[in-house]
Amino acid sequence: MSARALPYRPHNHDDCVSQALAEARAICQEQHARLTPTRERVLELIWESHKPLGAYDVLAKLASEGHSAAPPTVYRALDFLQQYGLVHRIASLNAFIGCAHAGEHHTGMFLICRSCGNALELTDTTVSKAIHEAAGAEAFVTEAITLEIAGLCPSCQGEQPNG
Amino acid sequence: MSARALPYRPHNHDDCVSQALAEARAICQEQHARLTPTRERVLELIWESHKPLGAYDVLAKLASEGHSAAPPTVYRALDFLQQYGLVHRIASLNAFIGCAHAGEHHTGMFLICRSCGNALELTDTTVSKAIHEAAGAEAFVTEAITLEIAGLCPSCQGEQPNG
DNA sequence: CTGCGGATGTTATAATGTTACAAATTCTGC
DNA sequence: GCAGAATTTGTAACATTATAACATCCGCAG
Repeated sequence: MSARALPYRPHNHDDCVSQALAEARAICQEQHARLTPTRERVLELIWESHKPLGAYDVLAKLASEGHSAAPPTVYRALDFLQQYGLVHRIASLNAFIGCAHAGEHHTGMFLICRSCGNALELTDTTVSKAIHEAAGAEAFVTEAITLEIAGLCPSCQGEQPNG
Repeated sequence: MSARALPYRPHNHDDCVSQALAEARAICQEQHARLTPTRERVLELIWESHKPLGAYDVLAKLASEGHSAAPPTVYRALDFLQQYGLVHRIASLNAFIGCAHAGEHHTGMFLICRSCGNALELTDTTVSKAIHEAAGAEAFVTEAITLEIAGLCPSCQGEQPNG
């Protein structure tokens, strides 16, 4: 890999957002799921950056734009978006991030920079195959994989190696 | 693998506990860390089974045996135990489990049964190597890996495949 | 004995997530 | 279009998980 992945370099992030929204609309239409205004707005807020966003951060943003919302509003929207593979929950951060591979059947693997907070979603068949095999060797039936790597992204290395 | 792993079959669990405690004492002595009565008791409670235990479950058990404890007591003990590699936190469950490979430098990979709740800790070099390589390909410096597999353990397959 | 540092106790509070039920909206069959 | 069903949203209260801040205790070196 010669160029750094998107989150780690300057880019026109509006393109990320509009593409994600377009895909979301297509997926929901195809699946006969209703991407209501609230759900779409939550997805858009999640996509505001490549940093995972907490549910209460989403809530605050909604509130700040006049949308009288309570926690269930946000959690319901997030549940919906997760169900259709449009966002992922990052368990180690209690936060949510837009899915970079919506529609594709995949196992997300996240590289999360502890310095800048950006997260990159990868799909790596070698990794997922190794995981399935290790689980299979114990006769374990895999249903869901949580794989989150914390560390330093290329942009943050050498800057503040600690804290 | 012909025999099922320990958590998935009947065994004398007292042996698990006493071995874990013995290892903990050895590790703490070697590292000049103080395995105080509270810390040791928390470790013992965590090891009461192979199911991850919530901090407030530990708290309740402590309280039920007369130990007047508040959340910080438990969280401090858990922080200590994590620091010395004696317990792991399962992010996807907000719970803690005794480390099956204390002392060894390792990356925990957990097979968590959604039916019986038991968790098996594995170390698999193929998996961890694949993960490090995938992260390295993005020039990402790996510091910590969260890898938690949810599914059905051998004992629970065929019994209640759903819910 | 005295002071220092780690460990613990205690109270309060923050952050995250859920339950339960009412109201509004959208869909469906007619 | 309309009645009824189903889905979505609003709202209030609450449950769970985790931390902050500060006082106290305890073991030990000097």
